[in-house]
Amino acid sequence: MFREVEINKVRDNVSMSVIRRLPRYYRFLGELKRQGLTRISSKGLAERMGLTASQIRQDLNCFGGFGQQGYGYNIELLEQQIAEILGVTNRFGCIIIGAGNLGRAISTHMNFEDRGFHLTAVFDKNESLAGRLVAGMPIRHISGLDEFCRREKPKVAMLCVPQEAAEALGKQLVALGIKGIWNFSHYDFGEMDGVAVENVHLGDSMMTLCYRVSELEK
Amino acid sequence: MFREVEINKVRDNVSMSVIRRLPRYYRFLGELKRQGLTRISSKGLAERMGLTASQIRQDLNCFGGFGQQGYGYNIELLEQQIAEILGVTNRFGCIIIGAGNLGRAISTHMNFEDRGFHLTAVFDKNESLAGRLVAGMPIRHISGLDEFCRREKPKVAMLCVPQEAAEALGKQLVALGIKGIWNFSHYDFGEMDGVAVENVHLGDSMMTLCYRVSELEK
DNA sequence: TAGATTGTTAATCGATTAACAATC
DNA sequence: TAGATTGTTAATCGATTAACAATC
Repeated sequence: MFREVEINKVRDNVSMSVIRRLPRYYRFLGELKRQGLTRISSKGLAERMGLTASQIRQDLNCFGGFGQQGYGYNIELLEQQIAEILGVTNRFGCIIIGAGNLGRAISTHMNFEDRGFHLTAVFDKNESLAGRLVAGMPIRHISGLDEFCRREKPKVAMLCVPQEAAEALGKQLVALGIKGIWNFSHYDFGEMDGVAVENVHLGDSMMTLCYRVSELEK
Repeated sequence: MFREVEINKVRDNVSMSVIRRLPRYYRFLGELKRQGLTRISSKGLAERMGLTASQIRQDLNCFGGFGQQGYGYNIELLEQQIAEILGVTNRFGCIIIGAGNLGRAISTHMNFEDRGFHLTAVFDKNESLAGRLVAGMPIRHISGLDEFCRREKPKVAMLCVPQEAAEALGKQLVALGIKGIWNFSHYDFGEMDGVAVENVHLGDSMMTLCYRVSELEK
């Protein structure tokens, strides 16, 4: 019990840089497992991932000592531990707002269940889409958002709407008790207490690529 | 002419952290312009963006002195300068590989022309999709990739394919002279000389959100 | 001119890497 | 036991912030 407290105390100060590397570790461990391997050293993992062994050991030790001196890490065990840390078995209820191309792509293309979520509804403001099936569920009109959230209490909303709609929707969703926003709109939410916002700014990523390609041309 | 050389020398060591902030500056400047403003101080911009004024001045000075003491920055001018730095007027020829949900969403949803690119073809390995229209152009079968690239010499490829297909396609594309890859697959490309890879790992982003929401629940 | 605000240097902070004793 | 490799502390490196002289 004391150990539990200790681990959580440590976890409080885990930096975003570390957290953002966790899913990548998880992916590589899954790959190693599929290759039939059972153990890996920080050195071996570092080589495959293009990191330093030091960094891997530092990162993992933010959450606990998962390795064994002289042996390394058990791949399956470490994978499970990272799954546990990430919380991928949570099945957080989530809704998608915006059933345009992007919203539909996300709804059907992403594997929600494997990544901690469970999609419960898709909303759009376009009346004429209402009822059409996406990811096996009928698109709902946005006017039903309040009622749905109060009843089903989804934890997370995925925002696939234009910039203009994002700010107001964000406010509405937070007021409805949403704890996480996966934001695909071009709008930047400021810091919000008690709400995690994860931005996917595809336009920014595209322009970064443009810059980097331009630089290569020089 | 000497100044030209100086600026480029400086630019060589611009860190990724700075580069990744440029599109965001660009976005905020566009917004300010739309609001009818003409000038902004680093302090004013910092407040709106949730950064420090210091950081903004440091960032911009990697590329040149765009401001004026006592005045601040001219919004329109600075926007133009960042557009120039990012190279958004390049219209780099680009192709999309993979016309599934995600590929189709990217093709139709992204504004290529405003962000330095010009979409010239969409490929898929699925024979039955061939000819179907996406973003106003017929989907081509992947077997025509080599011939197309040799003829049209696209600069960039956007990879919307499953993990299994990514590695081989990447090799093929680089051999065909591609200089940039916008990678939506779950595959991690290692460092490649002379090729810029920009990853959009949606699964990783989703799991990071899962972690952060889990933490809030505690 | 006086006030504002930059460009830039110096100080601080945080993240990464190196080193090594502990130990399997 | 000897070799391997961790967990962890210390050193280094890079990025952010603070400070301020220059100057519009």
